Amino acid sequence: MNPSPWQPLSPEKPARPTRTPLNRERIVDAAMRILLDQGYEAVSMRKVAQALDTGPASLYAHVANKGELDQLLVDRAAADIELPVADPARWQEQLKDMMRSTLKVMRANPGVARAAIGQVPLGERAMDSTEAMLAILKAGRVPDQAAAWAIDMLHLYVTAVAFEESVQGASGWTMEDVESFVAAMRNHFASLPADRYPVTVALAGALTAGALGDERFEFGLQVLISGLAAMVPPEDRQAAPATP
Amino acid sequence: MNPSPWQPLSPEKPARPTRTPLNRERIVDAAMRILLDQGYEAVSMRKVAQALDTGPASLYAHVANKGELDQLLVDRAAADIELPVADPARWQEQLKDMMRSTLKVMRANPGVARAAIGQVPLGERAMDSTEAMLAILKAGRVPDQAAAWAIDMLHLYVTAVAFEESVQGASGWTMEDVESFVAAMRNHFASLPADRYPVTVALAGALTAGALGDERFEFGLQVLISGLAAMVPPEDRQAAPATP
DNA sequence: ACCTGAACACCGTTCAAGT
DNA sequence: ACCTGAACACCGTTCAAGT
Repeated sequence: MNPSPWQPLSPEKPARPTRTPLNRERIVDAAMRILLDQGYEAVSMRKVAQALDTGPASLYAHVANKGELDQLLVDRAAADIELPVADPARWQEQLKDMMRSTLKVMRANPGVARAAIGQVPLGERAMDSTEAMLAILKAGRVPDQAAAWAIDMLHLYVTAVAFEESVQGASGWTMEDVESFVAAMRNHFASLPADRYPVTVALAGALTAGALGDERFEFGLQVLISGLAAMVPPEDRQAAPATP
Repeated sequence: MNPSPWQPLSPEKPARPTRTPLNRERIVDAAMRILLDQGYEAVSMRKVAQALDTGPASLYAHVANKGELDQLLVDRAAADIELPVADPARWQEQLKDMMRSTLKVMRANPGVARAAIGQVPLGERAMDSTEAMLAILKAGRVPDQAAAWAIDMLHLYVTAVAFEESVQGASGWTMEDVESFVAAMRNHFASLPADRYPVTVALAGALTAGALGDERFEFGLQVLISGLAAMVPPEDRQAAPATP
């Protein structure tokens, strides 16, 4: 199989061109670097081209349009989501773990949520994540149609949460900035006319709580997962561990 | 109170200027007309100005920026959401009704979802809707913190569903267009490599079902409401109506 | 106080021409 | 086949100047 050592050398290759040729990967690399450094708004065909030392028209040989570039960015980030092997006994916790992992990835790539919002993720890495979630839902005996629609809801929820966070933390707010933003919002709610908005005024604190940590997200996970668990036919339900 | 008939006429008003003066209302009117006729993408400061027969700079005397105009559009639409009076016995159905009404309004104003996504709705009509939802949740004995966070989830869900729909129905697709879009997507899922995506391939039909009607949305409502109902402390739960 | 024209600093996408 | 320059048809926002 090995070429004989005395085989004549192949004709001299043309000297490597000074500029490495463009391809999808290099384009996505450059776009991702801009996304991480300057946020989603800065990811334009023109800036990506500039980073690659060329003009925007050159990108269109490798990427259909800006929308496709967005999808490629989302899929690149999706590669980092941790995918457990479905375990019927732990399906609820496994789903939560996948959602937590997805949020973590989106937080680590601020701006990706903005590219992902309202698009059905069809890249291969995103599909790996969908496949894993479906397998977990099936392991938990969630009926097929419910499992399929659940995928949509779960994806939508985690993307929307990350999106909301990325709107706030837009240009690198400090923790103090976020706190004073939250405080301003709480004051706004608290100072509404109490005759028209009695409950809103009373709950001003609760409405603005948990904007920073994970409590709010965990609440949403709990609502979604317990709502889904209620769709498992009673005869398929795991017996709750007996309380001693 | 009536002016005496022989009261001298007030000094002659200057002839009504040929151009009615600009104000927020006229700006929002014009923007809403463009939104309904041509979709969200067409709502630009320049096009709104053009419709009012002026230049874009003129708008900035009445509206801080494009973002504020978006919020005003969302709030105008929110005025049409039906607000029930909270009834503890029917809280779950009332919440669903409000969500259905919100979706209906967003469907009637295609593009509003796009303006609303990822923004906390703070206009007065949107706040009326928040207040009503909070009142219903409290009537249902959902704990305060859960009720507050629920508002966020519910708003997020209905907005995201409407947004997804508006991305598809973007430029006035016919029902046939949507059907063939869904069919293409189903084929895509069904023809993925079955060794890597076994569950996805098997559920290709379920994953693309209900893109048209309300079943999918109703499923999401059911998940959310039953998840929330599970957060009502047991001692506060309505006794289930006895089955005869 | 309100409105305007003109400019600034951007967009995504197309296309004929080059290699 | 791939790349390029230049153009087309747009954006949001600012600002000095007008009334």
